[in-house]
Amino acid sequence: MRRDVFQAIADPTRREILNMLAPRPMNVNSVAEQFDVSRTAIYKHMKILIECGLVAVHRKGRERYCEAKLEKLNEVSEWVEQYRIFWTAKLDSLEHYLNKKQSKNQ
Amino acid sequence: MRRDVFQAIADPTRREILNMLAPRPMNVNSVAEQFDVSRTAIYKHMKILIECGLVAVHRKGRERYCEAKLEKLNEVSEWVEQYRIFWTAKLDSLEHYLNKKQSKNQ
DNA sequence: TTTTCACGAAACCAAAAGGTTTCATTTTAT
DNA sequence: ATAAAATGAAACCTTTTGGTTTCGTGAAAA
Repeated sequence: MRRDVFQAIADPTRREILNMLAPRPMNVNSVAEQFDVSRTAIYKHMKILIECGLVAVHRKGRERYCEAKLEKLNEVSEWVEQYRIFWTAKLDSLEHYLNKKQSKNQ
Repeated sequence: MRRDVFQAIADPTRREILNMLAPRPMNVNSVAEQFDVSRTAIYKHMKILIECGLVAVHRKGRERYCEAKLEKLNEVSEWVEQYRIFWTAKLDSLEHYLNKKQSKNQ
């Protein structure tokens, strides 16, 4: 079972759950109420988020509060940013080309 | 068929393909040679990358050169960065707490 | 002390994902 | 003109995903 952050955020429902949990922790039922699918389905999504470290749970009586651990997204951020040099390099050379073209036309 | 960038980068093979294509375009066969799975399997991965705009193809004779369109990753970058404020805020308040604790102990 | 609430887990299902082998097609080489 | 290379596409298979309904359990409220 692959349980990495990339796979976790691939599902739009899970991204929405993260978005809901970003400002404050919520229990599973409160989260599930915001969706059309069953509580069990949301619980399964939550399980995946927990397993990859994007959500942490602390019980409080009979409730379980789910808290987003957004710093885990840093892994994704770092992966993306390593490629920024490639695409900005391309944009830079395009800009260079356009500048040259413009000065020729003057 | 969901064909968004998030789903595309969820698969480790596709991330590796992107990594191979980052420095320079390659044709499908050359990419496939680097993997243990069949050429057809790689072609399918490539198709997904193309469909979501992460790869562009230009034919040259009987070959098809695949070029990474890494600027498409900006979508992922923006999604992640919107949450950075949340996790840095938490780290900041932790730091604040530690500072206060330290000055108390002095 | 019974209900009720908030889960957790099991059994099951359909569709999608990821893979394979096989065959057709378009360009090059020979 | 043929053979070989580089794909694209089809048919098929197995596992994973995302969902469901049903049932069990521990804490809290009546």
